Amino acid sequence: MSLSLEELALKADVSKTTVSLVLNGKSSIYRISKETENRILKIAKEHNYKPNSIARALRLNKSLTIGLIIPYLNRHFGRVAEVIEQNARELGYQIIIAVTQDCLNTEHDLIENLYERNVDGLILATMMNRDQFNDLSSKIKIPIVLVDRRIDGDDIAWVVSDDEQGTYELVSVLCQEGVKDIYFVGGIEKLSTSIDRLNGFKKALLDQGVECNQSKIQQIGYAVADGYEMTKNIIERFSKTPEAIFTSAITLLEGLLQYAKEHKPDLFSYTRVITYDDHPMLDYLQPPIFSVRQNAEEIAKKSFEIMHGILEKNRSFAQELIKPELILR
Amino acid sequence: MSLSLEELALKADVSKTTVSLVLNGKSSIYRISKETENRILKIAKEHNYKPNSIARALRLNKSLTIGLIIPYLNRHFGRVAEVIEQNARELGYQIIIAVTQDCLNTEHDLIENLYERNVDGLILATMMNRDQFNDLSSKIKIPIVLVDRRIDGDDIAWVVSDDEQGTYELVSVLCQEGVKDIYFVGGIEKLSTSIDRLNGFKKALLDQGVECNQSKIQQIGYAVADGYEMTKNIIERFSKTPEAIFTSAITLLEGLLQYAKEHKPDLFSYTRVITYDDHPMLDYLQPPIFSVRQNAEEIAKKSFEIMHGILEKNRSFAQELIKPELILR
DNA sequence: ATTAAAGGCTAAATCCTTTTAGCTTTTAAT
DNA sequence: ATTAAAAGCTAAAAGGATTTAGCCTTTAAT
Repeated sequence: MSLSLEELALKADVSKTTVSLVLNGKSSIYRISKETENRILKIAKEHNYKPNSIARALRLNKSLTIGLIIPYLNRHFGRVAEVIEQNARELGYQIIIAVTQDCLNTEHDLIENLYERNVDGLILATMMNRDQFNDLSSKIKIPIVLVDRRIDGDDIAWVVSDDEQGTYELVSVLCQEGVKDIYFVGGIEKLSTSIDRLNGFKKALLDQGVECNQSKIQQIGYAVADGYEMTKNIIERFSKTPEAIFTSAITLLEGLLQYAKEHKPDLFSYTRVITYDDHPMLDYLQPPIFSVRQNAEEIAKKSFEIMHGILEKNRSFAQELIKPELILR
Repeated sequence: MSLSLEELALKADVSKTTVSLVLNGKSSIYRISKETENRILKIAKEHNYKPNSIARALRLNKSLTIGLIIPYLNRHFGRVAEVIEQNARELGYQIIIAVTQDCLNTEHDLIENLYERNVDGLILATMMNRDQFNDLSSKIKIPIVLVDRRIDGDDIAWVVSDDEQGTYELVSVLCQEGVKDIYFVGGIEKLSTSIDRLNGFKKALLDQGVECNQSKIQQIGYAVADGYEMTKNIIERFSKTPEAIFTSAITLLEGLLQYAKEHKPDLFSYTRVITYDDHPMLDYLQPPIFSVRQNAEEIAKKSFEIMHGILEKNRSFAQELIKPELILR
């Protein structure tokens, strides 16, 4: 590594205290003479001095490190992570990343792990419910900002896409075209993403005077295989020719496509498919699939902003609902 | 945080040295009595003692942290990062991630940054050439493993996909079908990914007795916009109806699709498109696009394995060429 | 000439762990 | 009864930065 404070002090012929004070901009408070100050600054620059971040973290109890815990590094979360990292870097923070694969136990382990590693805060796409989160908060004395998935509560910081509104708008478009028989292919039932998307779905049907049948709603999980399974259920158990299917995540759409390819190549000739999450290739499917694009960049930006506000500006928690964008093709 | 060694020592009525020795499994070496040992272990467990990782890192000069520097967190690198993280975690390491956006200066800054942050090693998808890398290596005294993009040299550790072979096989398939007029839509000219893919391309043509015309080769960059641009060039400057186009990355294919959609909706009726990188949605394009799937999981696994070998098993560098998989639809 | 204030800097403690060198007590050997 | 060896433990240093309390010197005021 580079030189230590002590070595600099030796070269400048002062104590390391003086060097530290100067480099931390406290010269005038401690009445270090201009001459000494300049000498030290010059030597520090010459040797490209950088304080040892570990020693600093130990002394200051502040590692300038944020833990980011997300289910996967897929397109959506990858982009979120990317933008969080860029924003964090600009303000001197580093991101330690960890993926849960949507496993609650893994999530718990990771939180504990990162906490013990002295991260200054956690940005978290959580699977926890309110009680589990409260348990955690009482143990963990660093700020937590939820991202992508929220937990109800006035004192919990989160940034999520407006899933209900996004779904509402997308489904409404279909209803307005006269489509009535729409299936809901959902994710993990207890997560806000799934709850909100389902609420948006129901609300759209209600407002458009379409009957909402419970049998048209499934929520197995967010994996590709889950999308396959739910599509299979629809086709094989409920309707050979469903009028429309809404997949509540791009992975579920992938599952649907896979099923269609294997067992139902003509699915698109009588079924309209719409999906939450966007992907550029959706443009090239026939017929094109309407979608809702989450603003990953904004979600990322806000979540780090809130974290930073808590850590350095004494702000308290905040909540942000980010508008998604309807993409009609 | 949790208790400190000193507090534990107080409770166990021994010195903190003793506690440390016991917890580090050195009881017998230092002849700590079984009774004392058990007492300490019990108290430590009761209080769920975890050593402060920062203090440990300072003392041991080892942070159990690996820096991962990649251009983007897109599908490919996202998956690589995900698997590296999982492998690392199992062995007690944490991953600090940073994205360069394929900017060399950013890459340099990030390397320096992470190095100063005392990461134990760097896994790097680099844009550097041999000279730049040598410069860096002389300054930076931690192991570096290149991933995805290699630099020639016997003493450089890397793990990359066998880009030449993958491209060779894919392009050969097309040639064997009698296609002769194939355009190469390439990435960043100086990177091994681009060089190797171009070599594979040329070799396939040569082996199949197809003439390779320099004007059919373009290398602008890996961004979607670059793919758009190169496709535009082909269509507008060389051939209104190219027989085939090979895009050397999925992003470039996206650019091609975008151009086709806007200006050439019938492109696929006379042009075969093949691409490096795979995506599940390629199955559903008409006609389906042949591709080469990189084994991101294996790339990730090997690269951390090499890093770990260097850090903990005194192994030296190693190089791995990972076989990609041809996907013909 | 004395005292107070200002100027200029530093010793030492602190954060927490690991590790070296060595101290004290007990046991065994002669 | 000595002496040597073994048993059982610990003080203190080290790692590198920050920060508090305060020391010494010079200048200004009375």
